[in-house]
Amino acid sequence: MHTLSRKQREIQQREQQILAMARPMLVRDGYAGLSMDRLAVEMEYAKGTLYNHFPNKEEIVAALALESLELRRQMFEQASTLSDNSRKRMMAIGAACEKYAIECQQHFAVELMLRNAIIWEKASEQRQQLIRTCELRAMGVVAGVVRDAVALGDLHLPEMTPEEFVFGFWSLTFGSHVLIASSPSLPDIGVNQPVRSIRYHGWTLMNGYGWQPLMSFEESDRCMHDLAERISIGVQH
Amino acid sequence: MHTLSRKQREIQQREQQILAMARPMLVRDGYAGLSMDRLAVEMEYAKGTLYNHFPNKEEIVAALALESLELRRQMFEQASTLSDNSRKRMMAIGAACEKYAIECQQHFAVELMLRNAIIWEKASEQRQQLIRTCELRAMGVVAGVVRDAVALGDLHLPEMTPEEFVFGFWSLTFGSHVLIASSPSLPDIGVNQPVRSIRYHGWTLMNGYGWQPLMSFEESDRCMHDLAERISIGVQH
Amino acid sequence: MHTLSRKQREIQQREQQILAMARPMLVRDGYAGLSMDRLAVEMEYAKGTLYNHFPNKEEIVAALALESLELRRQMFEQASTLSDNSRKRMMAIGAACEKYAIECQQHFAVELMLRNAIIWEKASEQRQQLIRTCELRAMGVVAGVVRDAVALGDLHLPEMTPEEFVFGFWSLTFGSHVLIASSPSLPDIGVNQPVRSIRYHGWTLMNGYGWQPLMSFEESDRCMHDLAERISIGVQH
Amino acid sequence: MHTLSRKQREIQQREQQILAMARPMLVRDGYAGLSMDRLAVEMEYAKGTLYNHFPNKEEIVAALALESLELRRQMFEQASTLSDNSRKRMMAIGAACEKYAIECQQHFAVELMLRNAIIWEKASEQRQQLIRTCELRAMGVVAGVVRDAVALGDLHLPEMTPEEFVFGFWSLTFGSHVLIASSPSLPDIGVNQPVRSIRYHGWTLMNGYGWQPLMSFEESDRCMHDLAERISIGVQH
DNA sequence: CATGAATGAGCCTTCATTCAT
DNA sequence: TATGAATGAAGGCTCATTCAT
Repeated sequence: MHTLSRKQREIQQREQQILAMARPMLVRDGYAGLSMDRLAVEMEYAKGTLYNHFPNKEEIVAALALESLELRRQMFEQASTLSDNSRKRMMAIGAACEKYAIECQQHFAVELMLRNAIIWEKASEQRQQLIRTCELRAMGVVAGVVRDAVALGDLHLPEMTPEEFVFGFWSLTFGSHVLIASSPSLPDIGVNQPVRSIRYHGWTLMNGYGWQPLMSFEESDRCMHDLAERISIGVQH
Repeated sequence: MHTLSRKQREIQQREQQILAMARPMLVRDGYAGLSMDRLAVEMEYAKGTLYNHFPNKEEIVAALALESLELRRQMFEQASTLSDNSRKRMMAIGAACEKYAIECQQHFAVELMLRNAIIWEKASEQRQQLIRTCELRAMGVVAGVVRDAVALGDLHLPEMTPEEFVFGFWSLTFGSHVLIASSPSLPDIGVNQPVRSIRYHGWTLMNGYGWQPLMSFEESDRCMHDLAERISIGVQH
Repeated sequence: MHTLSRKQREIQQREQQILAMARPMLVRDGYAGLSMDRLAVEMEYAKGTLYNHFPNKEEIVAALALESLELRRQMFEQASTLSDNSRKRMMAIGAACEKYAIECQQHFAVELMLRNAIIWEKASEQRQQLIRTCELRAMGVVAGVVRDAVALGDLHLPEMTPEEFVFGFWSLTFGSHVLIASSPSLPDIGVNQPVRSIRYHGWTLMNGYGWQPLMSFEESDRCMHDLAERISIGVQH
Repeated sequence: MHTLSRKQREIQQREQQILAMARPMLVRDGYAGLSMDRLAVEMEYAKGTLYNHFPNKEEIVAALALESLELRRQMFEQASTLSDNSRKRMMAIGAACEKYAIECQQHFAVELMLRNAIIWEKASEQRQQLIRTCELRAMGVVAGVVRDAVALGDLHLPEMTPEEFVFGFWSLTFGSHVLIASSPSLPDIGVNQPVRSIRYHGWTLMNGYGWQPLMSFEESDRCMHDLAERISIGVQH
């Protein structure tokens, strides 16, 4: 277990340092603003050393995105355990989405970056695999909640896979947060309370599917607020 | 009407050529991949000539995005006239979204790019204004349909502005299409028919709001299919 | 005399307009900052039109410099008439130098620009000739004062031409004003009153040559002050 | 002493090469004529390599100017030690000015360039400081000679700081050499022996201040000639 | 394994000048 | 004669990547 350890650990540690240094640069200045030169200077390591750890810049971005996805997955997993009421478990995941997009903006932004084909394609096959696995697991958590709801009789799934069912909620929250983050002027357009209105749409959608137990929006809203407070933002090591 | 015409027209035409040449480069290779150098070479014009038409690269991107937004707005406007049934009018707009995201992928991608702060900020104030106006008008079309539905008694709007109501559907379709475009592996994840499932979610959401007239999903689906066929992809001049 | 006149006059007038517009650009932004493009835009004339008047950019700069030299020559001429005392006539020219360098900074700066070989060489032979003539006449005015002083017995010229004699005073004032204009920090270096100290050096130099009538520095200083007030800054047409 | 040596030395050496290559380009073609592209080509190094040594073009110019100033300072220092007669020490510095302006024309030209605000402002704070210090030291050497003369009773300083006193001689020699360098046609104007005449003016000015020991111009001229021969043009390392 | 100097293609942009209309 | 679109070389500068040490 701990063979080769010191060296190994040092390497892992350095990789963590690199990523920790790179993240704010990436978030603050965008993909083009992350420069290997500056990264090396700030790290007080040589540029060549960076390249010993990551074969190219995209790999660093992908590694950061993986960290972010991992964080989100953790939050999903935690959220899914906060209640034994299937509808509230789903709501908790919605709350996790909100919390992630708002309080972990940086992570959300980096995740979004990965959705750029060029970065994705230049990332190593191995890292791609890790990312895919992580996404699969995150989806698995949510789909699991849906499956449980069906099994418990709280939800009657129409002709859809649980994943397709999840996809709707995912689109709704994901889409809304992208729009919020990139449209500084939503209020000018008449969308005064975007987050709250998405909560309302999500509530309506659940009602539309007859997800039990039904509850008033006020109760649902309060409940999401409480759930959000109980979700902790995981730590990266 | 036709004063200053020949020269003027030639210039306009060349600008169209530039944009037409730039769009695939932008879409294929991303913002960083659109290079003024290469654009000039492929156009077989001098670099300076490009700069006589557009003061900088961002202006080109913004011009493309405006074209795309304009196209979408046209599709929305057309869609909103395809029925006198308020729910079907909303469905038609949903169908326009689908059609736009799928058949005008390039336009969708360019629109997305504009959501990058840096590009937006370097675009000319004038172009920014045009873009804002265009977005406002598009939102206006959809919000108008909602208002009509309310006025007709087909829809009872909860404590939301019509725009906030629209925002939910916008997030759902926008989010889903971003995810579809950037997740090549949705089926691997269990999302086999993403577009159809979003239709289903939209239908459920409308039902959740009790938007009249209710209809079966099969009918709704068929209807959207027909509406989509009647929406034409506008022409740029 | 006034044949061809209207057209001719219009042309002359336009040239004046061009120069008037170009001067502040040249002074504010330096030689590289004078751009034919911007000049044309601000003139509301086409670039080609500029080139009908001036075959190249250097020619414009040379024309401006000629105007400046011309202005200085006028000031010298006026200064040389303000007294019948030969020493005071020379002092008046010194006062003109001061006034020119300080109150006509722009002109002084443009003159200086012409001392750049590249600009000089690209100017037309004809303009070069005009400039040379203008400088010759300016020198002639000052050398004339010296000759008069010698003729009157106020000054005994050592083994030097009058022009060489003038060259000393020219170097002193010219040098000091270049240094003043380009060393923002003379006071930091201990040179607190550069202008006054050059007056003192000039006064000492005249004394060194025994230029009659001798006078105290205080008187000389006061006298230069008065003379400066009587020199008017000529008008360009 | 010799730690880090080989690499370090190679780098220093290359910087010297760059500067050595840049100087003639700068002198021949002016500031705008020094092109990083051409410099790289002539150096047979990549453009990026230049930028590894100097962060921008202005830094190169400033570095060259610093070299030049340093050279002049050395010459001043050496000159100030060539006699124990205070007046001859000042003359020696005058001779150094002459020698510098004539035999080190390139250096003189580069120094002049630094007097352009734009270059100065883009130079690094550090280089600016070095330049300021160098100028201060040069001024200090000359002002020191003046102070010694006063202390020895050879010179009675009027109501001026030693630096203001120096400023007069500085203006005289500096101005004359700028004029000589930029007026190819002084003889046409009647200034046949500009250098000799400035010597005469300097001699007269010293006499005007009663700087002891007085001497004939012939002796002074011969003396300056001898002093000039004893000033060596320093070496840059 | 770490280093960091060297690379060089590429970036966006400017601008004096030309010339067909 | 006036126009201004087109030119295209040149500009300064960046940066991911390599490789000799």
